Amino acid sequence: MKVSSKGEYALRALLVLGELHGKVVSIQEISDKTLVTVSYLEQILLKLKKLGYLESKRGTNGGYILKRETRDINIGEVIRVLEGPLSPMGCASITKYEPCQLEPSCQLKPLWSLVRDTIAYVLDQTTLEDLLENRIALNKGDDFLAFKRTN
Amino acid sequence: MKVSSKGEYALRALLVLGELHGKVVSIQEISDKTLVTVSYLEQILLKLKKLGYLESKRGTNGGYILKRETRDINIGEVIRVLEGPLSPMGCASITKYEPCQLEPSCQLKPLWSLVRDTIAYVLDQTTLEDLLENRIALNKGDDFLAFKRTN
DNA sequence: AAAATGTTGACTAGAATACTCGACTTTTCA
DNA sequence: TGAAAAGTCGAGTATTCTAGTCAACATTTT
Repeated sequence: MKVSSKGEYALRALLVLGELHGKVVSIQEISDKTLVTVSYLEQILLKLKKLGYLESKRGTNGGYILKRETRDINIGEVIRVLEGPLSPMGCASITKYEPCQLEPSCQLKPLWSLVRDTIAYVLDQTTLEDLLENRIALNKGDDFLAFKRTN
Repeated sequence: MKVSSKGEYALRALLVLGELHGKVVSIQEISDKTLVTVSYLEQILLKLKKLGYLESKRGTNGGYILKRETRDINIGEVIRVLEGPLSPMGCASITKYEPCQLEPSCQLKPLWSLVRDTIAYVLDQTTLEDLLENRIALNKGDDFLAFKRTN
């Protein structure tokens, strides 16, 4: 059930850019703060730009700048565009459903659907702003407190 | 955030064996019902046997038989042994924690921890019996009622 | 003895992951 | 005006993971 490095790194980069919202930040600086190599970040940042999250400026003192408001950047969406559906199985995916022969009577699909829903519930309710302010979904609803970690 | 075929197939096989609890079922029959090839099932069933979920009988009319009670087979546990931690990131894993340089001030870890907890919450509370009896919260409630188990 | 099973270990093709690299374009500024 | 500092783009690559296959063997039943 892993999330790939691309998704993780994209979020790291967005956090850096969100923290410096309004400023142009070079790939090098993002690299320093995220511990991701410059050449790998090139790929990821370019993709985020094409997806409309970032703007760029070339030349000396160039770099990337966050285009959207931090509260309008949805984490579930970022993960989906960078690494596909949140669902653990194609049969339970809403964004990219894949049929399965066993489906009519499958006893697993309800489970995968529930897992998908829980993951989507968490990630789709979380924004970049939430992460920046260390406000994760825990406080978003009382019925969610059941998940609170006891550490 | 995918689950691998091994985990899925293992659960399919366990469902077949759970449905016929007490009977010896050949790999061939399990293959027919799960749509998984015999040779791949060999691997998976053997592993499940070594993990204590199954017993086997060789020779004519041989096959596999469920060793534990269906209510004592925990789905989260099955997934973990067959494909590793539930956590989307090593930093948030409880069963296989991996350190990360960013950790002291990482703004993502709380999110990954929450995701881990929600997945674990669902899977660790579900047993093979639950799956066999279709006792999984189906309705995607407007809120998070989906988590409230009705039994 | 023959047939029907499970057991074991090795092997493999293909896909995905996690990058790297080089050549190019644009912008700034001395 | 030219050199340097950026982003852009396309291709390449090493490694790991996935999803199996396969052949030879061991055991049990009939």
